[in-house]
Amino acid sequence: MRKPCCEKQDTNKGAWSKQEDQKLIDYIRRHGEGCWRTIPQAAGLLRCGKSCRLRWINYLRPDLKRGNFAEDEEDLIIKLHALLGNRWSLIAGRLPGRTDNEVKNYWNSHLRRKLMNMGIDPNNHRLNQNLPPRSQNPRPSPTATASSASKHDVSQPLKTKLAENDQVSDAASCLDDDSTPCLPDLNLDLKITLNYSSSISINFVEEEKKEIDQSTLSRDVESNLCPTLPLFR
DNA sequence: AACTCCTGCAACCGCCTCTGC
DNA sequence: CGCAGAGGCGGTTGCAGGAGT
Repeated sequence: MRKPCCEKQDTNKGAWSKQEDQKLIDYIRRHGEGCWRTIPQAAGLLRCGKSCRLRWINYLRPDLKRGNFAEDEEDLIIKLHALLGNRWSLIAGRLPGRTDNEVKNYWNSHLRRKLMNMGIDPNNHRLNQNLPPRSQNPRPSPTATASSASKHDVSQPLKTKLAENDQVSDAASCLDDDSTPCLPDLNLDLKITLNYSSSISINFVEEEKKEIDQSTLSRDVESNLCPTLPLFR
């Protein structure tokens, strides 16, 4: 029997101090990212391994690109969200230097609102005539995110677990509903080429497409997807 | 200046998937 | 094949700081 990931009573919680950051950075520089379970002890940190991993991935990694999202990145997130739903790690994986947490936060704090202001339902990327204007719907709290909304929205028919948690399926439903405008086909032979000085084009190479949950994505994409971006721009 | 409200972000929690045994 | 642990992920929370009154 293996030991649990961490002894919770012996670990620090909350914000990381500079000393803790430095210990983690030093350790990973020397030994690389390895077994997160053993890193805290080896690095002299009173932290859970998961916490170390999160801190490294979301904040300390040297290749992180911090600061505001460019318009190109916003576009890409919106496109990918229409395609993939709340699969933040997949979306972030196509935004060099961005983390899933960062993308998720940016979506919840900026992009959702932006889409709503444009009359687009951020959950399914459809034009939404019923959506109240932003002024009447002040803080779309993170708790009102797509998934939690779908969790509690009893007006929505109960779908499979996948469908409940997956905006792809939700977006996919746009074809079920002929009353709302649906958008033309998205070119899915996509591959990301990131040119920081100019623009981002999206591409999925074949290998990447496989990587993205082949069963659901390809099914959803081939059959149903209703991409947002042509509306957005 | 003081207070309240709002916003953004870092971090935690709990579940799911993967992997090794 | 089933079990258990580790890693990964998305949802959610808490707090600091800014904006508004």
